[in-house]
Amino acid sequence: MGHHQHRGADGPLVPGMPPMLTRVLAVVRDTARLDFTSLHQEGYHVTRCTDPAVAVAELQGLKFHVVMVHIYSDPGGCGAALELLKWAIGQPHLCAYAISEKAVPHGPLDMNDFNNLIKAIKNVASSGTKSPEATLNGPYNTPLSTTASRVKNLPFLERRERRKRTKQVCNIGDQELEHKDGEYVAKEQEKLDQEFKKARVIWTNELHKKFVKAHDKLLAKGDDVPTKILALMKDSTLTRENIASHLQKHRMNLEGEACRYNLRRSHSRTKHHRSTRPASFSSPNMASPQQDPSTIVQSRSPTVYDDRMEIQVQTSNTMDKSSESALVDVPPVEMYPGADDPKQNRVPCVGNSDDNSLRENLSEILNKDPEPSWDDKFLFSGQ
DNA sequence: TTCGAAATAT
DNA sequence: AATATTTCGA
Repeated sequence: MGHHQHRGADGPLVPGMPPMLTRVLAVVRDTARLDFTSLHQEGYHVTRCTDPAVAVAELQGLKFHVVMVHIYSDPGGCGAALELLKWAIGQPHLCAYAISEKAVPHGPLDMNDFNNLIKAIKNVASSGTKSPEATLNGPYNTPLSTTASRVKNLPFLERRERRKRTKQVCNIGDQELEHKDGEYVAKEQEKLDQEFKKARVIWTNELHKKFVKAHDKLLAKGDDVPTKILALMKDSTLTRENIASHLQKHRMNLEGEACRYNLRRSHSRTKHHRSTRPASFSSPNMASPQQDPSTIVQSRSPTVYDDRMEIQVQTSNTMDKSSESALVDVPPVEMYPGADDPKQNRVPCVGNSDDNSLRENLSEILNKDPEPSWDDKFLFSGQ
């Protein structure tokens, strides 16, 4: 009973349910004063409550995007509310608004201006930022985000949603159906989150081999794009995105090979390949025994699909010069059409670098190690 | 709608 | 530290 995979389906993940609900918690002294039901039709879910302590518990469950805290002036009356507000402002996952009876310029939102409250909520939903009007005064005026970033922040809430889907599966403690206030709180979210969760693809050797096979075929035609690869692989469990991602990494690997190859060649004239290169330079993995895929588990260590040393370039330093002529230089492999176009050169190595010190550095390092490890590529990729 | 680089998440 | 996912401009 694993989780379902909702792959390929682009529609709503849950029929009849908007892809994203914006949930607001309004903490007000008198809940009856604010009626947000009109918002429900628009996909907002506003929960009211009177007890700041309860509010904190709810908000910690990451079930809300926005919190509105009623700040009132009774002496000693709203200390808890202030604390709540202060806390909420410090929460990266929350947009906090102070609301109050009095309209203070640049102060809390005016509770009596109901439309303005709604506007603020919608503003968060659409941009993920607080509206400027909602900026608070006083010591709690610490905006989480500024309007400057507004434009680029559209995925804000959606990302929060997604994060929630994969994390926080077990905060069941505060999951009660009811508040003290008698306010109903959506409890299904956790279950839904489970449903939404997409399985992470694990690229087993088998899968990778399949990928490489398809990729090689298409590479020959200069058409190694995710869609085509996927089509060739005929694997319904994969998405185009999965392929694109793996392809990105695969290409980097190839560049790593090409880069090392070029480097060593340029440093000393006498580099040679084994005369029998694997069928495809782009698939160092075709040979060698494979682990039983079913036993392969995702590890934190590099995924080595196969024995890469197979294609390692030999160094002349350790070689008998006389054997040189017996070996055939591997002709340059045009891995990527247009790769030598300086405008879009994808090989991030010293080949076209005019930084001589860098070049020497790299050469020196590589020289020390006749058999550079696979990780050498990280010398070039600026990480 | 797809690609692919870059940013993020795990 | 590497792999996988997601975003986002083109």
